[in-house]
Amino acid sequence: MRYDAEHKARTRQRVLKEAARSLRLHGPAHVAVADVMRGAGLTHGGFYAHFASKDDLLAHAVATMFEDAQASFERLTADKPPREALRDYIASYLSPRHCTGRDAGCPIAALGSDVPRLTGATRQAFEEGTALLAQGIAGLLAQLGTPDPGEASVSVLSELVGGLVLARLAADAAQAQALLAACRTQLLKRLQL
Amino acid sequence: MRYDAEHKARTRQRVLKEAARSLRLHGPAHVAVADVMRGAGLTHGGFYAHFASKDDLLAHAVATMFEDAQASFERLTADKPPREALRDYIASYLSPRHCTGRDAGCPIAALGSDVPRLTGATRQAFEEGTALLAQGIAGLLAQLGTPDPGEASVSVLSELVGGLVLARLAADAAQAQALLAACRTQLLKRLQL
DNA sequence: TGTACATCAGTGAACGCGCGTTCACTGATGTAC
DNA sequence: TGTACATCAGTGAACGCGCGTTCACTGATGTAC
Repeated sequence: MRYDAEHKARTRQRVLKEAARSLRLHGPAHVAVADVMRGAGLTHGGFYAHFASKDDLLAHAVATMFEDAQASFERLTADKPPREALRDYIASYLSPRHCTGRDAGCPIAALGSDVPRLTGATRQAFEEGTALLAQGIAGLLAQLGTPDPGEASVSVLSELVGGLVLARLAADAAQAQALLAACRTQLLKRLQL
Repeated sequence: MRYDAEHKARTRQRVLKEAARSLRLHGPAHVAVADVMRGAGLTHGGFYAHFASKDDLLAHAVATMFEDAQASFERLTADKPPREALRDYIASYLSPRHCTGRDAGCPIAALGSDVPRLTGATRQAFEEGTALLAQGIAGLLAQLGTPDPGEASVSVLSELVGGLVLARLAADAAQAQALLAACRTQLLKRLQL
């Protein structure tokens, strides 16, 4: 077929995007190479022209997910006073939209309990991405004058992640909404936002 | 072989215990029927004398896990003033031991992000178990005179679950310890314990 | 300018392994007579 | 009391499916001459 120079890179991105979607939705064990390729408009045989193995795909998919998460953090917080930035990030993280849209959003909430079972590059991508998110929150807290912003940021991130996980396992939508609202209220109160 | 009347029930409990262990450690997708049976000292063929399917096993294993979690909550909080009870539960939940011992402990931290992918009885067992745990915490908060204990309890449970998940995905033990300590400190502070 | 060849992303059949599930069988012991 | 039969938890071989991985092939287009 002979495509132009960037064709392969574009295809790879398409596969990665679909893999990230499938990974959040179905978890590492149920991401099927053939399904991902089909989702990207290809057949499974071509997979190994782009990735060395399913593990290799997962590692890069996790990195992609954290790039998205970081971009989302920037988009919600850049060029805003820290109080407003943090309020907006919390509101977005604990929003019904984030709770319902399981094929997008925070990788930690989507895959958190699978991480201890991951190894190598996939696991490392997770560690690094998480640390970066915590740093982002710590930066906002520091600007707000919070004492020990590093400590406070992991506590805040814990409640965000835990709150979203609990909301997603609630019995019905009403309970999920109530749970998200409870965490939002408590976070705003304890951070005096 | 013809065993006594309770033999089968005992064997079933042994299989369930091993399944719960494997489930926390490896996740629903990687629990292998043959491995669980071997762990219980049996061969895989006998499995269907005890359970209708792997799904059936998982549902009962989840129920078992939450019975353990509830028992652990009772053990840590019964016959104590509410302040001490809550302090002890938080200290135990966010302890290095709980963080390291992934084959035991809280099912929500071990499987939280897998729950949205579960269905039927397994999922329901999760919902009910989680609600019961939240109620337990709410009861202690009510005794402490916390305003809106129901709201506060899900917020606390969120930070507990999120904190343990984040600690388990930390890059090394020192970081995990620091993260657990941060959540403990912040929780005690915001609950004025 | 035209022709033969090289390239390489993508195709689809095939392989092999892991694992859930089935099934004929075992053998110790309880029960009927 | 002794004997024949029934019971049933547990065994281990076998089946079949899903899925990761391999591989020979395709065919459009770039390149060498």
